[in-house]
Amino acid sequence: MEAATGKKKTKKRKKDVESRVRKGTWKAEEDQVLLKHVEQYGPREWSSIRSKGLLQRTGKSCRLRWVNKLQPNLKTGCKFTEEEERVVIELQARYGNKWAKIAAHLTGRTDNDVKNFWSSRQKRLARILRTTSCSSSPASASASAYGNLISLPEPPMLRTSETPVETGDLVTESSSSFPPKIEEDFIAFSPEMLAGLGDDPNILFFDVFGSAAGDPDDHHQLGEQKLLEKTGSKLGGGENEDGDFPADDDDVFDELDDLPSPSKW
DNA sequence: AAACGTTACAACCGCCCATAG
DNA sequence: ACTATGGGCGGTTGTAACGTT
Repeated sequence: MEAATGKKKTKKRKKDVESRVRKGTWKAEEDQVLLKHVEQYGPREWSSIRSKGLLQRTGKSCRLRWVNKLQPNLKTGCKFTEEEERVVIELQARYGNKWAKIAAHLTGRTDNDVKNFWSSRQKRLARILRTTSCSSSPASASASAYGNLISLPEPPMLRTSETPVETGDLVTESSSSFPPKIEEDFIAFSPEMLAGLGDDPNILFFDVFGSAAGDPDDHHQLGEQKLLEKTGSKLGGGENEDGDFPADDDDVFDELDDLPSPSKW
């Protein structure tokens, strides 16, 4: 299988070399050519850029470069704001991973931006939850209720337990239960778990982990504390598979303060 | 200062769909 | 009806920059 894939790739590379397709980072000169083309013909006929010999890039590559970097009014180098994060969370719950659709609701953001943002966010969440769940007992009492969570293959994928629906309706009320439903290959977190446990289904990273601006140490300390407070208190009250659960929240989370700190927030 | 880990972002890949011939 | 082609989209990978140890 691996060999076949390798062969395929080699073949493709050879073909690319033969047809002189350029890949990798775009040069300023290439950008200029692309901009000029768009100026003349508009953002279309991407493949003609190559057929005319203007660039040795595929039409797809040209389009992507334009959409993600060169088109006007892009918020490049700008972190997602609280409001933008709120919108992404809301729309992701509504549409699922329809990044282009979600991006359409955000001015100056591309589908790639949204996708990357979401992905980073998920990774951060996964890390936090791994860190907290992998700690030693008695804190592991909480992890025991999440046996599936800590044994998941890396990297675990996180999703809210609501199945994304394509209806125009907003998810206004969560029907998820506790403990969170663990599905085959991803961890399912109800919005309440990640959020304020019922208070606000659209909880933000900013809410839980602090704003992107300011001291990263504070984000971490505050973030971890907040997450533990929010998910932890509920965890303590939850029941594991054996119907066996810690009696006292405080006992369960006594040692959480000793947890190693993620290096960055 | 160096090694290592993490994050954000750019770009590519593969699949799918629409459309023209 | 079929095929080729272009374009859109989501998933994945590579890497530069930055932070931590």
